[in-house]
Amino acid sequence: MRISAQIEAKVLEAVAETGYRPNVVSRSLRTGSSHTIGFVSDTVATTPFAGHLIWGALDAARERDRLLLIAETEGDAELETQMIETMRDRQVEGIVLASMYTRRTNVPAALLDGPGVLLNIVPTRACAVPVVIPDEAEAGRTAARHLLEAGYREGIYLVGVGVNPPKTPRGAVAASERLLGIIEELAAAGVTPAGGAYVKDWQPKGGYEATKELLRRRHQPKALICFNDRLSMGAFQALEDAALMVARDVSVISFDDEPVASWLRPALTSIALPHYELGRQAIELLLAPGSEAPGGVHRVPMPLRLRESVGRVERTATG
Amino acid sequence: MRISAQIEAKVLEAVAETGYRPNVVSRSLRTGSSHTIGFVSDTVATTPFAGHLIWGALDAARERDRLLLIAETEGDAELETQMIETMRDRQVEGIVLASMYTRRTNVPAALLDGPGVLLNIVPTRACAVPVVIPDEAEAGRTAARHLLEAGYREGIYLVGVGVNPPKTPRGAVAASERLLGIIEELAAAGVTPAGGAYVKDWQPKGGYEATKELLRRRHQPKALICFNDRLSMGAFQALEDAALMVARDVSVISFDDEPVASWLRPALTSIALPHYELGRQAIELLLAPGSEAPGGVHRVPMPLRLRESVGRVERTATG
DNA sequence: TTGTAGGCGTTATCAC
DNA sequence: GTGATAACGCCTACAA
Repeated sequence: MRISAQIEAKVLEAVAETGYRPNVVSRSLRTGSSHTIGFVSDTVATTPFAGHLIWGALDAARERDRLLLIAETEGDAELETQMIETMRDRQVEGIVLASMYTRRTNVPAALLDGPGVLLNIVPTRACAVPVVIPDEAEAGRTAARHLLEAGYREGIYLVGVGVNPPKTPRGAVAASERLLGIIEELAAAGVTPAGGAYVKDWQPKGGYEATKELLRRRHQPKALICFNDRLSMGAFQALEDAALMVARDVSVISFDDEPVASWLRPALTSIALPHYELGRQAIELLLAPGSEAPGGVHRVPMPLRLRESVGRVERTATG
Repeated sequence: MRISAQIEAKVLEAVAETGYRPNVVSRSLRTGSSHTIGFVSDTVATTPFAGHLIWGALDAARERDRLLLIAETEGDAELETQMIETMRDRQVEGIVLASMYTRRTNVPAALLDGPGVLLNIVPTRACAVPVVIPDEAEAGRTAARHLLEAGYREGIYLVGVGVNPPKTPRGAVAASERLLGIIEELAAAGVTPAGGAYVKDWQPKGGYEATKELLRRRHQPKALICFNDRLSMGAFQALEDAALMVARDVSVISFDDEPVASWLRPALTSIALPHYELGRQAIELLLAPGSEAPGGVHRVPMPLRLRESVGRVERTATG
């Protein structure tokens, strides 16, 4: 206290009476910081639940008394640079550059001009900006482990990526890392996937067709690892067409945990993309005092959402 | 041009060399406007495609060279007021107060302190703030008309709301207005809905159970008007259980046009929530010079997305 | 047409 | 400890 209690009370009263509120803009001018963080992303809109990225960021920002300035570039690199600069002009404390699904990209030079964090983006060239991404490889291991624990050792098919040779949609970090984790964990148990169907566009239609094709061949699959929930939805439809019951006849495990996962019947076991947590961490990292390892990669765990689409394997002659 | 071309060139050169960028904060302090708009909403996150609201707002803002400051309140009224004030402290040009689904609510007093627009919110008491909402009643009429044109006159059931007596989830503007439109349009053709099943929570589970119940009774439905796509998904599941084919045996028409609508088989005909357009209009209204009718309600049309879930009615003895 | 000074509302510094 | 004063960077009005 630098002033007397009397004066303080009087001031406070005056504040209340006048409805005085400090002008944040002028404060920003003076101090050089606007208590604002820029959030620049490619697409909020196209990916429904990626909004949770923003949600997490918003919460973390509010806890630290910050507001978020947001912009969307729809992948336009020039616009991206422009937005970053526009925000820096406004004295933001830092910028979160986010992608709605994990991608490998060049980091725009503008981001390096001040504090920044990469969210869901893996830089093609090493750079000093911290990176926050989901731990996809571990998620792959989780999926494989869950199947192994349920007793599956054969008839495990992958829907979304090819296995021999490995083939994944390019640029999609999730695909290759999930695959890696799956293969690794299965191999540790002496198991090899029975096959995999590369799907270009991970929508239900692709999952439907891939699964249909799988069923057309003699070897009936025992378990499907679908690389996202939309593929799973298509797989469910194909299984239904073939009068096969999910969990009883064919188990399905999936990734992302979009809302549709819980809408399917039986409800789909899925390994969740931790959008909220990713958003949080990006902000926390940006505002961290020491900023620890500047170029560090922060992997956020992907939790298993256990539902009913994986059944225990029945003991068979081959088992 | 108030200066000579020579000088201008020199200045521009200096700008380029120095990398000079005007300080927007100081400009804001001087001019009193920050070229920023506040976007305060209840939940970006829970409602997947509501992110399109932000998308539209973002696009409209960028076209006018504005940035968006966003905040989320999760329905906390106190936080809402606080956020609005925080944003006004930052000299925003105006505030869009948005809800992720159309709701009837009290307008916080803080919104009235400066320019504001209500997005997806219907004020309980009349107030001078412009309102942007989807035209739900007309959407209801569209749904009914589509069914009538396909030849349906009987066996039309509503899933989501009750009919005799009308019963809708409270606070949900969409439910009551859609119902109104449906009844109106059917009545104009001398048709009455055969029944309606009130569902409290408009998720697939509710749609599934309601449809199951419907099928248990003798009178087979010919057409279902599901009040959102999630209910429709549940209805599809119940129909499938009963070995009824959508479009051939029972037609389904729906509202919202979430992504899942196009994932279903057959793809679901749905009347779309114009999120993007709603977001756009809110910003445009806020920045409109004349601001025309201040307290006006702007209804944005909901377009019919024609897919395959409505079949033409077969001529029957009763037809 | 060009130059200059004053002020937007803070905060920070520096004498007292 | 306290109170006056300069400065943040820009815009604008007014004088030259």
